[in-house]
Amino acid sequence: MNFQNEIIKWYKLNKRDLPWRSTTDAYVIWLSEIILQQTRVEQGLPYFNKFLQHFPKVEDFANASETHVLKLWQGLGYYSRGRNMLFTAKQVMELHGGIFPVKYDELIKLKGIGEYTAAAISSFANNQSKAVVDGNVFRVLSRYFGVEEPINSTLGKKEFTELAQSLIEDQQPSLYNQAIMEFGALQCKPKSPLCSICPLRLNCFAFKHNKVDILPLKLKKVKIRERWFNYFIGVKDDHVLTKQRKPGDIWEQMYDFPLIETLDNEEYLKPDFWNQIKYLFGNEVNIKLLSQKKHLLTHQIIYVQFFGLDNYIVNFNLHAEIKSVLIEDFKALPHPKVISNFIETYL
DNA sequence: AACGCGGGGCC
DNA sequence: GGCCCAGCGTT
Repeated sequence: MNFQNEIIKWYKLNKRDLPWRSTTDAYVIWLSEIILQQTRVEQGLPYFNKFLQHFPKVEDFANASETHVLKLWQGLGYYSRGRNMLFTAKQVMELHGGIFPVKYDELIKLKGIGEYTAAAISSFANNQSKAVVDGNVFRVLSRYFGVEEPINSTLGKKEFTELAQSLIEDQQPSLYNQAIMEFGALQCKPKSPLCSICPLRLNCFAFKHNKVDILPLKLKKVKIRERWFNYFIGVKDDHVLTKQRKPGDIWEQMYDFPLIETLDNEEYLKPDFWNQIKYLFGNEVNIKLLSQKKHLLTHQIIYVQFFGLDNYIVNFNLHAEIKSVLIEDFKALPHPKVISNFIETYL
């Protein structure tokens, strides 16, 4: 039996029952695919259900506010996905009359839909013969066929894409694409793959050559940036000080507190730090350290300090980015995880 | 081609 | 602590 048939046979015996597999509605599949980008199924599943409940049709999504979308997305990360979905939902209403496209060439033009997602939607919703190439597929193909080109090199991406596309010819596209990804997720896992019970092990290059734990190859690692965030919590008459984060940095468009970012762990003890605080909150202001958190992200480590403000005055004309809003309204806004965690404990 | 973008789970 | 997860957009 060839590779594809083994994969499909394995899939029929071992597949999970996932909600987006029981539909060919391109909108629903799009919802699931965007949510699952760089996201584990278990983490994305509750968000998928929540979004489908709030926005049953693409029209409902298109009519939502960005704040509402980001609020529903809160906690999932990579928030540009949510913003791009709103943009694309509007596009689908305007350019496609509310009918979500199912052809690869149309899908690839939409914001937030790249090669993987266009292949996924077009194959699942339309049985178009486009091979998905995601992290699972890279791993399975690299190990089974012994492809040793790095998966994140230009040549590697080309090789894997061509190999994947050659394998899907003459297959049922939807079934085969689902199967190879599920096989990668459950059987041919990154760590501790289940080789001893794998039906493909006898013809697997990596198993034969004892390279399971080094394949696939990947070039270098991301450099992690360290940052120091000092947040200031001003509460007065059921209102709290807040600001919206600007483009060009993490958590774009989401809401946090007035912030002084420092360049290291010591700087907040120095006079300049106090000058900034007095500039923002007046000369009579007092601060009290409320909590410290080390917030770990893939590309950044953020050391966060929360200071409570006392006896403060804000000149809202001078500091137009800072707003004072009802605490209950503030809680309804979208916040990054480190902020929503703080809110739960302190507000 | 390289980089920025979240949060969580696993080893 | 490092790696990976149904990747994509920007520069």
